[in-house]
Amino acid sequence: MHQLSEQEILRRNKLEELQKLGIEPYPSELFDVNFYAQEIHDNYHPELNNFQEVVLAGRLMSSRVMGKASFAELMDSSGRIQLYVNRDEICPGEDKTLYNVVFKKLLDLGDFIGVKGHVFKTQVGETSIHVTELKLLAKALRPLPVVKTQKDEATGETITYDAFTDPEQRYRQRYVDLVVNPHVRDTFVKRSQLVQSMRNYLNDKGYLEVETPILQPLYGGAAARPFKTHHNTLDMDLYLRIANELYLKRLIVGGFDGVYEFSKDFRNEGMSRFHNPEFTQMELYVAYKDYAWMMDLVEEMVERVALALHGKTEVQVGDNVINFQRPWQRYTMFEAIEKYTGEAIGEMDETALRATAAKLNVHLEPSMGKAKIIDEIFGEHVEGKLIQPTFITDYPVEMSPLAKKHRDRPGMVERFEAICNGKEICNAFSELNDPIDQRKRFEDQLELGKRGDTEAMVLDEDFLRALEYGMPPTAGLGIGIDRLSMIMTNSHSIQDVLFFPQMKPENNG
RNA sequence: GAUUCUGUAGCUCAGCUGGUAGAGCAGUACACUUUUAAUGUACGGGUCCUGGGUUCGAAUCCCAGCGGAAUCACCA
Repeated sequence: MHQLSEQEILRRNKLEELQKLGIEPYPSELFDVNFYAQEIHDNYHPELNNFQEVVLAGRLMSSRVMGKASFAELMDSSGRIQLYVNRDEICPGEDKTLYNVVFKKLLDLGDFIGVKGHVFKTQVGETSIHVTELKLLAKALRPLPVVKTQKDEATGETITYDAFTDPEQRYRQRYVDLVVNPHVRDTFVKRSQLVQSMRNYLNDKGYLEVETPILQPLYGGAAARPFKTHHNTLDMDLYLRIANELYLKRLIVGGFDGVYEFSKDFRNEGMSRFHNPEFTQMELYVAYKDYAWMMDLVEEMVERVALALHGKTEVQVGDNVINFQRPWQRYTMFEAIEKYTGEAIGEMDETALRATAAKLNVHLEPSMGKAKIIDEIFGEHVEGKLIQPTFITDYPVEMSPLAKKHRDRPGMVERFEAICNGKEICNAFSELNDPIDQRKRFEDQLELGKRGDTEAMVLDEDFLRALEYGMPPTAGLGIGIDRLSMIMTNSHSIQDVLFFPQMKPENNG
């Protein structure tokens, strides 16, 4: 255990003092709350004389003792409310221990307490709880960071003092971050609402939420390096999934018309403010549809998410206001590249593409095929400039081994990505359901692998077997929940939308 | 992996060209029955990230390491 600080020792001593007074610092019995701070703030009116018997519980976040009466702040899951604690009211008899010793001396900021009382407004108009009973519910042995706020009378803005800001501590001790930084809590509530709003949308359409394996004997469905693990009893290597695509398509083969899954996927690659080794996607597959239909769905679903979270389609992200109102801009990949670089690359062969890339200062590796070069040009010169939600359609076949060939553009597939704030937020195709073509595409991937592409896909015989039994024409979608959450909550880093982002161990020498 | 910044009290931070470790909040004690960054007085609290080196003397300078952030690389 770590060396205890002065304040931690004091709190442990107080714990013993409480026990000596016969007060259990961690009582077992339930404490029935009947109201939350926020609903009192929203609905209390002195003239109605409502909220005259309230029971609340939460953390003690501040206290101002003024002799025989005190003000304190209680924070529950909905917010904060002021408490008024009067010695002679919580200690009606001769024994003033509960006020003089327990409340004034032995309670600390951060302790969980329960209170009963009635609501009133103080002379300065602050809605408060006049406490008649007070009970310790759980003692906190470590001091929380002390964050104070003050309302600026002139502007009405809240000024925060000594905010808990050290990113390392905030990520390592997210529980502390959540307690003292209300905006952090709000971000995660919004993330949850985002997922809920998508789920509601998909359920309303009658699609089935499913679960598919995270531990897979072969990884597939995306171009990425996997995490590898081992099952002892079977004595076999397994991979943590990098995508769910191939399993969800097996379910379409099995006869479901629409299946979706919110899934943690794992990619053993670099970390950045847009990348965490484990991240969340929602994948959706709908039978008898195509990618054009899926574009409409994405627009509608994401517009609905924005409305659910913000009540409007405009969302402030950094310096930009992003408007998710339908319809979104649509470009083919070649159109977009031409628009932003002036280069018409549609008819170029690999040699010409390499020359163009060089002209545009795009760095290439010898292992890159034609499709990868196009992708590099797009990534370097176009993607970052697409701030408003934009669909990019019709990708080269080589970089989309699971997408169906374009119905009338040779060499292309029916695929789109939605780009927003300069980053991809989703990827979708008319799914390849021709088993012979799919086998050939896998074989082409194996070739890329031999050229040194560590992210080339592996051939999945069982998946091909499923396709050979017949998969209906299907539209598929993968949408990055972390990326979308970042945009919807105006978060600069993926770490701000993950409760517990990946970190190196604290004590490593 | 590269570059830059960064690590000092529970929290937020200051600490100059090297000379006994500082502030505010938090804490402790006392006072105070409508305060709200409550107030007043007094007091306590440190492995200055770790390990070397230079020096009479290192939080400070040098080297190495560890953690974190940003940008880049990588990553559809």
